[in-house]
Amino acid sequence: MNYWLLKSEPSVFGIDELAKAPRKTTSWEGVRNFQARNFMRDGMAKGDQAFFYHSSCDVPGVAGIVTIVRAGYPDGSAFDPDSEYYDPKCIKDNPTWYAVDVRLDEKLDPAITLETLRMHSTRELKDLLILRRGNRLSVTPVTKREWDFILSLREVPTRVRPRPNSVKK
DNA sequence: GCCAACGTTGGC
DNA sequence: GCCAACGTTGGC
Repeated sequence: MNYWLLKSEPSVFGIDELAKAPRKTTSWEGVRNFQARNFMRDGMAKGDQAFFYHSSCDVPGVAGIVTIVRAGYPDGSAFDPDSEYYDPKCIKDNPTWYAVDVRLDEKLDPAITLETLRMHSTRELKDLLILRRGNRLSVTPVTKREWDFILSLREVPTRVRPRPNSVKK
């Protein structure tokens, strides 16, 4: 069982769209970077879990948790001339690009923000790839240690406490 | 194989 | 909108 982080721009596809998708499942397609492709094709297995990360938005951060429900398979959008992800160089019997299917397990509300992650960038999360300067990879591995630590940063819903001056005499 | 030019990403 | 960082492309 491995852990990953998947980046998406919410203006293109965000956590709320995944939540509304049939069976809360979508095809994670359109990845056009070889290193990311290799992770999807060779690294991801059914049952792996991933953080759904929102990038290029008001509050970048981990917005949810997903499970890989289908391991890497050829990305059909690469062969579709009508798709914005169409890659004319792609040859059908030797696919260049791969997709996986992901299912939403849980939306994190509030999200674990990039700002929060950065607070730990010199210690627990010093090797987290997303925090590395200039990192643009949209699919990155996360260690179990990092995974567990990031989940521990979740905000516990705050209870409404009775204020002292509202205590009955 | 080198590397300059170019396009894209993503935080700010 | 800016800009640093990076990947890709193509000429040589």
